[in-house]
Amino acid sequence: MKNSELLLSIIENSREHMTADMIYMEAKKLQPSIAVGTVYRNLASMVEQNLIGLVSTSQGPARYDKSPISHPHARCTECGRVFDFKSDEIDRAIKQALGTNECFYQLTVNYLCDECRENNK
Amino acid sequence: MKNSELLLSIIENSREHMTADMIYMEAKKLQPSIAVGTVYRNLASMVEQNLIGLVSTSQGPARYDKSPISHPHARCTECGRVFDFKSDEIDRAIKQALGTNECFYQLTVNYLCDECRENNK
DNA sequence: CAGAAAGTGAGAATGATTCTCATTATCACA
DNA sequence: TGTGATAATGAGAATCATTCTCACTTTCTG
Repeated sequence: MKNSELLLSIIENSREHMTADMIYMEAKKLQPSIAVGTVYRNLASMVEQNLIGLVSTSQGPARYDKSPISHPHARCTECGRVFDFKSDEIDRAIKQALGTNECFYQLTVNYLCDECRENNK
Repeated sequence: MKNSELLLSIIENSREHMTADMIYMEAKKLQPSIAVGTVYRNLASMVEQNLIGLVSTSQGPARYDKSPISHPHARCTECGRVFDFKSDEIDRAIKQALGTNECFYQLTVNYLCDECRENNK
């Protein structure tokens, strides 16, 4: 299996939005000789080719998304994890404001995830 | 003048969304002994206190905004500059989706600014 | 098969940001 | 006004994520 396929399959099978490092660690399990540089190189190219999405927030490293289509995300201010945040209204408003369906945007709202809210009690 | 005041005034008088480094360079003109660490420290504290806004994009360093209120931004894919992007619909949609007026979000759309579009011809 | 082109691993280099720590300024109040 | 407590600072080292370099494979193409 080629590195690019391995990396893509890791992202496509991921349930969370993984950082480059998380993807690297995962890839190493199946391909122990893989280098970080290769991970970043392939991730960049996959983002470029629109095979995956890039989610960057104001805190911490970038995250990679199995969906290449821009959509809102929510980031937990406590644990830093990033989740999908479904909102057709927002999506519609952005596309309308930009006057196109083919737009790239990064929308991340800050919140406290259920798990962290529980733990804080 | 205290460093914190100097930095705040630089941001409040800025027309563009400055990076920490731009702010540092500017501050040095009036306070040549100021250190980068001091700039970052004060910026972080001002963001914390909601005196200014933080705008981070998927490319390049963070930018600081004189307005602490979350609002959409547009980033030129060519020159990297960040501009305000006014859209009441988007703002309304986000607040509605989150069910609160007090929300922190980062929305950056990618586009090509007028100047760069001209230069590309 | 040969030679060109693309992909890779290793690790150095970079850029942005944070941290450490000794020093300095500011403050509260005796 | 002096004194100790607290906060802020400058300098530069340290960190973290990411990119770059380059010698070396691997893969394509004819």
